[in-house]
Amino acid sequence: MKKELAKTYDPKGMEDRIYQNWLDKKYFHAEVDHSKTPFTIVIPPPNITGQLHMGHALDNTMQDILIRYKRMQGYNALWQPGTDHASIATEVKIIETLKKQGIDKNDLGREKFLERAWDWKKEYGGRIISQLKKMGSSCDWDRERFTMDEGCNKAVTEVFVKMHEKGWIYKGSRIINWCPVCNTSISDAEVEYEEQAGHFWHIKYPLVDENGQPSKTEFLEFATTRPETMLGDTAVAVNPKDERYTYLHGRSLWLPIVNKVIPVVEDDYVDMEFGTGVVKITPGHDPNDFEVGKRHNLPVINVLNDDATINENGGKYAGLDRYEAREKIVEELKSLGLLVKIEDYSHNVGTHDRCHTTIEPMVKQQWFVKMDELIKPAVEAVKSGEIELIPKRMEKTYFNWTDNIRDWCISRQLWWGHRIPAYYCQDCQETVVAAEAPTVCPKCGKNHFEQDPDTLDTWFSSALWPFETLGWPEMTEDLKYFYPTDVLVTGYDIIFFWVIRMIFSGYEQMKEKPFKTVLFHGLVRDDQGRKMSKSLGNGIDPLEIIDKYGADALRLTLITGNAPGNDMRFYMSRVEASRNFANKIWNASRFIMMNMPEEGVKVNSPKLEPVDKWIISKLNTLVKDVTDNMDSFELGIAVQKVYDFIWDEFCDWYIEMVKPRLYNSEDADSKDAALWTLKTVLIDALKLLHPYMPFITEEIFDTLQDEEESIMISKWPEYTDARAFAKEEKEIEIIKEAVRGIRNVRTEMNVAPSRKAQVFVVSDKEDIIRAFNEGSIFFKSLAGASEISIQKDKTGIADDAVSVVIADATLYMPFAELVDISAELERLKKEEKRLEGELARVNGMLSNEKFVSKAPQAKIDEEKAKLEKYTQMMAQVKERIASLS
RNA sequence: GGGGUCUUAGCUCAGCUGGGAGAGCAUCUGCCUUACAAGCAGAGGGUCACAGGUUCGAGCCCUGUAGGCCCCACCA
Repeated sequence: MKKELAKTYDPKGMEDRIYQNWLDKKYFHAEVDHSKTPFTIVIPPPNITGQLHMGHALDNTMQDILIRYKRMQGYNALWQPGTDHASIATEVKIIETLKKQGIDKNDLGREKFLERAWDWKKEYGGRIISQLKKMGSSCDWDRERFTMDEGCNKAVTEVFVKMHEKGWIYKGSRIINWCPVCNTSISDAEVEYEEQAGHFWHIKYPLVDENGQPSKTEFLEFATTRPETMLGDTAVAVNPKDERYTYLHGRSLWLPIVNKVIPVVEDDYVDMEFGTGVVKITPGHDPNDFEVGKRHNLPVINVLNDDATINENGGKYAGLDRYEAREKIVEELKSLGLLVKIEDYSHNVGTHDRCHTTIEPMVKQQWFVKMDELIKPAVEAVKSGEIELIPKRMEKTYFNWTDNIRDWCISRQLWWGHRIPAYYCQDCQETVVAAEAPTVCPKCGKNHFEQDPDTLDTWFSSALWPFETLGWPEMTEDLKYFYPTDVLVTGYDIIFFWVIRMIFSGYEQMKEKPFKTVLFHGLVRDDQGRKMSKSLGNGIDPLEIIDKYGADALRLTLITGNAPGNDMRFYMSRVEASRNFANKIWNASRFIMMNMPEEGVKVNSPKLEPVDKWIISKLNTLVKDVTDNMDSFELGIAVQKVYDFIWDEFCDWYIEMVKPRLYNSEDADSKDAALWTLKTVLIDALKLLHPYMPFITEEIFDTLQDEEESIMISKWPEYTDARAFAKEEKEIEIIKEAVRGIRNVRTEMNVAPSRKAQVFVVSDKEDIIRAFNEGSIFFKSLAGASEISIQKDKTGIADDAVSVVIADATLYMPFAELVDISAELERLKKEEKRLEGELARVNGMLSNEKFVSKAPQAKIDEEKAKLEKYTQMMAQVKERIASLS
């Protein structure tokens, strides 16, 4: 029974049905199979709190394209999916939800809180997965993982313990970034600098006189953006080379308000050119000052509580918020006559990337990963090309980070996450780091341990993602077979958070890179170029687009005209254009099927006509080009070529050219050949398009043929010499040129479309005459010709016929009563002028001795051929002008 | 302060290793031609930011300038 496509293209319903079928048939599932080459991609695990946004849509479309392409090429393609627990993001969300119920996290307690978090995960963790399925993602869902599942927990503990033994994970008291709202430390990568309008408070401290009292006459002036930190000042620094301040060497200052004596220290860190060349030193709340403090053995005073209120070290200011304290302190300094002036000052303030609270540098006990050795193989891998970054410029960003790497603060004062496997003996304070909770203290022999309350940075587990998802720390068959993975597709915005950390983790744990290629994409912006964000309310929901236009249209829109690493703007008009393309394919396919006989076309050796060979040859070239582009990850270019082929060459030319053969059933062989070609070309074009638009291609493929059960497991087309027909390609291109010329002239001369015209083709070249004889039918169907006469001279052609000059031939159309000779002359003169320009250019090149001696021979031959062509066309045009004048 | 990137048709963007400027949308003209008006046929529109340089030849490579965007950075 002949199958049919629905009358109109409607992705709704169709896409879900097809996806379910793929799932039922287990097409996405990959197993170890040593007879095949693996091709592996691990998904950047979306947060369980997340909802599908355009960034996901783009990221997953790219991965799906690569996976589907490789699967069709016969690789054992595995797309490993999963989700991320997203420690802080999730915890914040749960706290918010609790708050709405009037519950405070701390009242609830750790255990109950974690129960709620797991409930949350159960309820919402699958949401993003079902949304990815709407996109058509061909992930192996049987292998879905979660960064806090049993296997990942094991991997995380293993890495922590191993790295601790090696001394590369350590606990230390260092200055870290503290978020007073989230109440946790964060890593350097999580600090986002924001330009903020602030002030520069110029203040002065009295020098200490010989009696150990604040001097009434000698002061030292400097400026600060954070006056409240003076409560923790333990020195004032000047540059040792600064001659203005040599008199200060060895002196001390009186710290006002706190009323104590602090030393003047000399340190190169101070920039003599900046301000007064004097810097107050607060080792407890400034990373640079912390370093200065270390060099000069200065005490570290913490003046802040975790919520950024002033603590007991702040004396009478204790309990005040940092900003309140700032105001009050400025007031007091003013009353003491120590405030010199206040200046407006715009400067960069570090904020927490999650909540945008101004972070406070604080000295705290935290866990760190020592980076200096760990990073080395990761640097080498990219330098040597072992790992390729696309686009290459991302290497700059990469090395900028690796060159300035600092130890990674991995402990978080959060509950949702991997708890640090460190145990403290409550009797003797001994620390034990181990996979299992120790029972007996190795030092005091007692059994009274408490686990470290902190959890790990969420990126600690994500860093292990490429191998933990394949079974590590067990050396599973999956791991041996699928690792290293092939491509990582991700946005350039998480290169520091994730890409680098996966690379050094891969080398450290697996002694092997985690992936060969990193393909970066940019951000999807709104139609005004703004970042899509919740606060702006300018986000476009991919699911709404899918609902209205289909996932295929969305996917095509995201890929077309987009180069790796470049941001893109999202326009509704572009989605419409994509949908229109889907509609075009749909209708062309429907047309082909309408013309198919009941039992389908079964032709063993079709008698192909030149036009059939032409389209097959074009397709053959397309296959090669698209494959090449896809192999070099030029996805946007590849799909553009498929688009142009299907719409322009196949639909607008080939289908139109074969219509007469389909309608006229007298010549059965010719009709069969046309049908065979239509079907063959359509199938291969659908295959090339399938990675981009999986649903519509599957629907058409299934309806069009019975030999294969699904396009997604069909074989990717390959270039073959047997399908290269240079002669026919050239012939048909001439026909097309002539048809275009006639159409053009008809419009320009205002010939009504209904009016048929007689066309004479004059050429003295045998092969051209043959081509026109074979293609004469096309002039009737495509160019409104009533009759066509091909001849060697102008016998029987009216002098005032309208003419079209193409290479090797001139076409004449007598429109006796219509012709406006002056208009025709004008048109010919325009053509003459154009040819003059072309000839001038070609002659210029060929008469340039240096060009002839240095340019490659192929280029010279090409130009010579053009010279001949244009010269000849010019002669024809001149002749026409002469005969009309 | 360092680095990256962009500046190509009215708009948004492609243009892969240097060899006669492209697409989508928009505009104009003519068509309901039995696959498709979500369409067909045709047209107009660009000193490829500017100034130098390399080259037989530059949108593409190099240098500088101007403007936009982004990332990194401890200038208190």
